[in-house]
Amino acid sequence: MSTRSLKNDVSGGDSHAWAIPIAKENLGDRAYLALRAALMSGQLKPGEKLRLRPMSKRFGISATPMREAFLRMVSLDALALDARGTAMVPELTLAELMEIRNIRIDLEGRAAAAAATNATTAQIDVLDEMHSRLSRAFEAGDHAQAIDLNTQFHLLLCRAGEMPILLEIVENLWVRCGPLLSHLYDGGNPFREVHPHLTVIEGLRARDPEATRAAICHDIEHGGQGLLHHVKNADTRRELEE
Amino acid sequence: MSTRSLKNDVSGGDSHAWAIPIAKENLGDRAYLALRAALMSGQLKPGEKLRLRPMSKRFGISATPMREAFLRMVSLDALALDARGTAMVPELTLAELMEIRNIRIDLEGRAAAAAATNATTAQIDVLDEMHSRLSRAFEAGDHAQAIDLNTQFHLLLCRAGEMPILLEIVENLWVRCGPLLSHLYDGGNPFREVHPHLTVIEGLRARDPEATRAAICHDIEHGGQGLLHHVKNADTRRELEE
DNA sequence: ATGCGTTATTTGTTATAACAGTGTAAGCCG
DNA sequence: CGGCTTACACTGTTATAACAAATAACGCAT
Repeated sequence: MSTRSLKNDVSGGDSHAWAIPIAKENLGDRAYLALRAALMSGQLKPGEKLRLRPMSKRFGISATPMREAFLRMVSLDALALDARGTAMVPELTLAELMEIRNIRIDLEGRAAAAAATNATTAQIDVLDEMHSRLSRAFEAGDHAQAIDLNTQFHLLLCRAGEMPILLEIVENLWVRCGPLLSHLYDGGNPFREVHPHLTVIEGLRARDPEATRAAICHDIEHGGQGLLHHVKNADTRRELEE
Repeated sequence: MSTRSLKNDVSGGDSHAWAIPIAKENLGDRAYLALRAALMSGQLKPGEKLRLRPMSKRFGISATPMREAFLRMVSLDALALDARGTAMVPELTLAELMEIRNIRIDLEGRAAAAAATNATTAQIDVLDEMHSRLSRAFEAGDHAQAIDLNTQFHLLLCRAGEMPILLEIVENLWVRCGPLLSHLYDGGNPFREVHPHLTVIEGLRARDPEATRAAICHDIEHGGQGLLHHVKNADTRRELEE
């Protein structure tokens, strides 16, 4: 998702349809995407400070586009600014995390229901295989990859709902949670019975919107307990420090 | 809502609680807020181009903070960039408008239900008076003010739900719709029976979350028909031009 | 009058320098 | 050795200049 629209509106019977405009990405765009990826993959820890000039040097760009990227992250609340203006990875509170969970229940639920109608069987197959890999990674103790695959699963399901605005909102919520996701499985596998993802796939195959929605909502509601416990501990620890 | 956190964490029994830190707003922040207000109050029309240097001259600032403000709006999809990189007010398609409506049903619905539990009677009174003024403005033919009061009503209701993350998402959706809102009452008053806002207020007073949610959802679903018709016409007109 | 080529202006982009703070560390005096 | 002051280094912020690309304007030739 780049900033630029790059409408290649080659309308009608254009015999030069192969002449796709070259995507010229801004330095700011690239830095933004790199930051976003770093956040989503858990390479930035809550509370970590990102200084303007040092970071721009690491990227090999000047301060202006670097600042651009920071401010874009800030306006999505994926980064915050301290009193001095220094960018830092925000520490989610318990209240914020639960609010995000509730919003995700609404939005991912709606997307899942839409996906039950829209999704191609190819997409469903990809989701299916994705969960298989997630399951295997988890069993093998590779939590990092399991976490990544879980994120992919949710976002791909949303994408299948074909609601681009909703998708972007949900993606941003996931970015905000990125720095915490490494603790997703802190309490082990939260699902003793059948994994909700499997119920989701069943629902999709049956083209049953309500079953699909219910399944993903159940997953969201009960799957994030590792996060909740971790943040609850962090919250109380912070209170004690005061 | 400024960028800076300005953590005023005067904790415990601070006798100097009156010493609020002076809000030193950035030039970029100010430009951003001005753009946002202009968008929300319908002073910018869809398709309108906002050029960097001319606009920065009007604001009396240099290009750097002006660009900052533009890019922040872009990352909220409240502005778009054309192939050249020029900022412009996006033209919402019918599909986008309906998607926004559906998301608002979910989120404003949730906020309204929470408000039924949380809202103070003072807040409910403000909402009540706000709708009275809206009603009078509409009867008097002052559609511009009626539209503004309608926006205020929805956002205040959301605010009463005490879900800050949700509130920000909803606010951004409203900003995106700002340039269209002038057509809200193009088809006249869409409510022949009792206005849903009144049902909302009843629900709040009765502390009934489900009734409140149902009322605001009904309002969202049926209140935006003027917008839908207008965009539908604009869409077909655009198709004909191709 | 119309189409084409050239120039001039304006566009967004990026780097850099100047600025005003703020924190930090060193140095000096007691 | 401890506390104060002074310098220095580094912070974000903003304006400006240089750049390349794209549009607009103009003049010329047909």
